[in-house]
Amino acid sequence: MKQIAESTVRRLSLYLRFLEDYRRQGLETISSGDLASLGGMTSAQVRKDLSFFGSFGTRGLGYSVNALAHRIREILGLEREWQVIIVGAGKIGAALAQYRAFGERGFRIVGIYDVDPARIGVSLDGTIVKDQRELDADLQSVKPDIVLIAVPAEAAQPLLERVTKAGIRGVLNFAPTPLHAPSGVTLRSVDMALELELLSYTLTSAMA
Amino acid sequence: MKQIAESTVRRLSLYLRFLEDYRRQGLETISSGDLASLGGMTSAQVRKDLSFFGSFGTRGLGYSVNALAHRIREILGLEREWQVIIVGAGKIGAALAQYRAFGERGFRIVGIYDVDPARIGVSLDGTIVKDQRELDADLQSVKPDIVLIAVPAEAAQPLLERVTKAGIRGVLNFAPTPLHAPSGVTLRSVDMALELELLSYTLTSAMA
DNA sequence: GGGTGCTTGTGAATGTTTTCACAACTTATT
DNA sequence: AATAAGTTGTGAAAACATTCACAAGCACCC
Ligand SMILES: NC(=O)c1ccc[n+]([C@@H]2O[C@H](COP(=O)([O-])OP(=O)(O)OC[C@H]3O[C@@H](n4cnc5c(N)ncnc54)[C@H](O)[C@@H]3O)[C@@H](O)[C@H]2O)c1
Ligand SMILES: NC(=O)c1ccc[n+]([C@@H]2O[C@H](COP(=O)([O-])OP(=O)(O)OC[C@H]3O[C@@H](n4cnc5c(N)ncnc54)[C@H](O)[C@@H]3O)[C@@H](O)[C@H]2O)c1
Repeated sequence: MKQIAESTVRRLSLYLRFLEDYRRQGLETISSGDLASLGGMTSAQVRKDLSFFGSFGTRGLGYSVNALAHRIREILGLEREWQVIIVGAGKIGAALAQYRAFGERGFRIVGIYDVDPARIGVSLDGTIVKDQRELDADLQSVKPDIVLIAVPAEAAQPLLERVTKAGIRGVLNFAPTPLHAPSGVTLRSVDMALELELLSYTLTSAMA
Repeated sequence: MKQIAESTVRRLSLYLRFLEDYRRQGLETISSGDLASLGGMTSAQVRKDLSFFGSFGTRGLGYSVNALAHRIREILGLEREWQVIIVGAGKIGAALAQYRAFGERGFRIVGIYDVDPARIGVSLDGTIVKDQRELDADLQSVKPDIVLIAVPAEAAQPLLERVTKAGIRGVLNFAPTPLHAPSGVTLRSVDMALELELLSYTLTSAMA
């Protein structure tokens, strides 16, 4: 299939949330216009996004909330459970370990690791922080799908290499440094300092 | 001036980091090719990005590390200090309050607020969590530039309205819900659950 | 069963971003 | 002073993403 734009997939995730809201309210159908106004985009955008994957709607009526939600979950790979480990049990690692939204979406935290003896053994929402020396063995036995990198910037690239060598194919990085992943590995980064800089840019040029 | 693409500004932030690394290493010039290989983009991309703002390089030689860094800081609005407050002193709010990278870039955390009596009074890296009832008065007196929203999703939109009414023009939201800001307000969102879903999508389609 | 009103799905048009490719210029060398 | 080697800055081309606009299809009503 033709390559789908990241922006499209990002919107798909949003549509799914809106669909779940609609379901919670007991509504059975939704139109592209409804989805659009919830997300601040146009209805043509919504229909075009969905059209890349097939035609799920009924002309004159809209989309079945349940059917569309199910189809989007399928597209995003959310029908299964993903096993996730976190490396770095510091401030952000601990927050992530206790973040409920992950579990609700099928991302199950199955381990968290640190080097600092003071952090090892601590319980975060039921998960005990393990020594990072156990990481390699656990990568072999548990075979997690995704690693969250929550270590200091200078430790991030070596860690990335370590986990990809062990067969990890999905990584979400929180260290504020661009990482280089081998091909076949999907790497995404969340960089909060950079987001603030973007805000700074917009505020600055809006003034001028 | 013509509207600059967000992707360009995002890369500018990265270039600035690379320049600071170069400076730390004592290097005085850098070429578009050097910047490109550090960031995993092409040298044409680097030059095009910079060309939107002027011509800063020397043909045959490259860019002066100091001069370019200074110019990018100017463009991004990082020559000044930004006053930042955090609302929500929970797990993510606390992590953000203690995040060093913000201060290093001139984003000064000048207040953090919560509703929960158990959180109020707690010290986070020297900043005491205040009662959110003090928020409106502080918005008037302190006049912060940027608000970080770190409250539960259902409290986010009301909070956004509250702070924008008080004159806040820049907001970085961590709640996993699309917010609607009045015009003139710059709103950005960091949505970690959504990032994981994007990873899920890529891993899923890579398999198929 | 035909008419009415509404909404989808999608080519075509438009707008945006990236890549290409090379003239123009700088420095170093002979 | 002329040549060589290297790098920028930038129009033009290509690739990509969004918006437009409307025929096609369905539900509902009379
Ligand atoms: N605090 C935040 O809000 C925040 C936000 C965004 C990004 N980040 C980034 O996340 C990373 C962690 O930040 P933090 O604020 O949690 O810092 P932190 O110092 O609280 O946590 C880092 C943890 O990583 C551990 N660690 C170091 N090297 C390790 C290794 N090789 N293996 C396993 N564990 C290791 C340390 O022992 C420490 O517990 C940094 O890269 C930071 O820039 C932090
Ligand atoms: N934990 C994470 O790693 C994480 C990651 C990304 C996003 N988020 C999002 O950030 C938000 C907070 O998450 P958290 O995990 O820190 O939850 P949390 O429950 O630990 O913290 C939320 C805090 O907000 C406070 N609060 C609630 N309403 C408020 C109001 N009106 N004014 C001021 N304070 C108020 C609560 O008392 C609580 O202390 C949520 O929207 C969550 O989805 C969390």
